[in-house]
Amino acid sequence: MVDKAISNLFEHLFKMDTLSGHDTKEKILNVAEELFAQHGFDSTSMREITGKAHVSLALVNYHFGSKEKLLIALVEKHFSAINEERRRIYEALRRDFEDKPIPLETILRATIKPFSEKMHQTPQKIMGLVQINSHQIKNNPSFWADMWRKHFSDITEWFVREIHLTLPNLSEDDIYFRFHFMIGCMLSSIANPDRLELISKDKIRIAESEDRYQEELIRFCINAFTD
Amino acid sequence: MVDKAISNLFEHLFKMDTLSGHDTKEKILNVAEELFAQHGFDSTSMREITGKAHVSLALVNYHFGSKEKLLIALVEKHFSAINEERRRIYEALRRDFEDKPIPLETILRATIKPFSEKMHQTPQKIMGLVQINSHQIKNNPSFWADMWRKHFSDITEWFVREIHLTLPNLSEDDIYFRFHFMIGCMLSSIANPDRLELISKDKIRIAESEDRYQEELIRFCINAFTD
DNA sequence: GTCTATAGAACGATAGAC
DNA sequence: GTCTATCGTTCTATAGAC
Repeated sequence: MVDKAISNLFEHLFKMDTLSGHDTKEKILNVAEELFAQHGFDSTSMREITGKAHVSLALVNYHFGSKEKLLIALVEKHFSAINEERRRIYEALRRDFEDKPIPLETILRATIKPFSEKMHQTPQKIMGLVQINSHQIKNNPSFWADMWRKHFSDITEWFVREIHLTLPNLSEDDIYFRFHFMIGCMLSSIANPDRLELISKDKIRIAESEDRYQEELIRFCINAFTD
Repeated sequence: MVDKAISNLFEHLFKMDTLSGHDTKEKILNVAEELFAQHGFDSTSMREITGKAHVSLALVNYHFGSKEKLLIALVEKHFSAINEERRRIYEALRRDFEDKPIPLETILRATIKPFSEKMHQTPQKIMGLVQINSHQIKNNPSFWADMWRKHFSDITEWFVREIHLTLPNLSEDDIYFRFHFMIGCMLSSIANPDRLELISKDKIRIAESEDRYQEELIRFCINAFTD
């Protein structure tokens, strides 16, 4: 027990003392995010990351253990941030609406906005991180299942419960299917926004329509839930 | 001219004579498709491909020129097959409906089915091929634009024109946005069907709901186009 | 057309000095 | 915590025999 306390104390002092170390870790994380999103996981070498971050090659392994664990740290960082904001909004909504159903649009907005806004903050295509091609992660069949359970179970439960309250005519299965397609829609919108410019023959420019893009996505999903 | 004729003749005899060669090319294509889809482009080595195809490493370069060109050949093969079927259906529909608008559901079914059925034929997740991480392809900014213009321009034009006829209240931009999100939906549904099992906590099993999966996707899109 | 053998480059990881 | 140097591996691509 005393050992534990002393160890904690040292850990604390240690952390206080090495904000510069923290900066390096953060810098690697930021550069890796940009490069992974741009080129994908496998096409991004640790030499690229550390080169662009102006730190030595060895520091990825020192701070994260491996290239793969760096990726996982990165993905989880974003999942946490997005879902924490959702939880915050969800709780406020339930409080505000007491026992009444929350309007569909409000539910969808609360779910989509924390995601697509976070994505605009980090202008890189974050989905390069989620559509991962790493062998080891793919060969661990429970990786995504574990990730899902850790970060998204409660979000899903809230969403399904609230949609059920708001749209009692939809069966449970209906809601599952539509939530699934809606997520696909969100992911793909963020991962490949350029396609809209191709489809519209450059009549719509993403850069000039950022707000509209989000609003159209929300409207698309509102419709999709409404028979 | 005579040269050309002779050359064509030789080419013909050559092809007749080397069905085994054709088999090898096809075999490489099939194995590559499976592995690219499973592990992604960068994580699949030519050694893996040629090993599993029981041919020598050098044959990929002989038949396709490079690993990258093999991928492009593969992607284009599928694009062609899917879109040829769409064109066939589209033409028949326009003929059948004379000058009348085609019902929304019929338009969407004609667009979605050739895609999602093709995907079930090749059980591999074909989207591993489309969400490509290759440096060279990504660094060629016009690669996807060229691909799009070559394979999807006419499909898009037909779709936009018909939707406009059927749903005259939608603006041109509205149609572009929704077609864009719909494609995202289709791609993501095929790329990550497992997510539905996670969402539903295994209450819905993909293997047992293949037809329903497609029908729910179509319904989702019908709704999405209907305000 | 198909093979073996290998060149040449890039990668992830780690040991060891500071 | 950060660095340099390097090990061992694996990759794509190609040369050359058959």
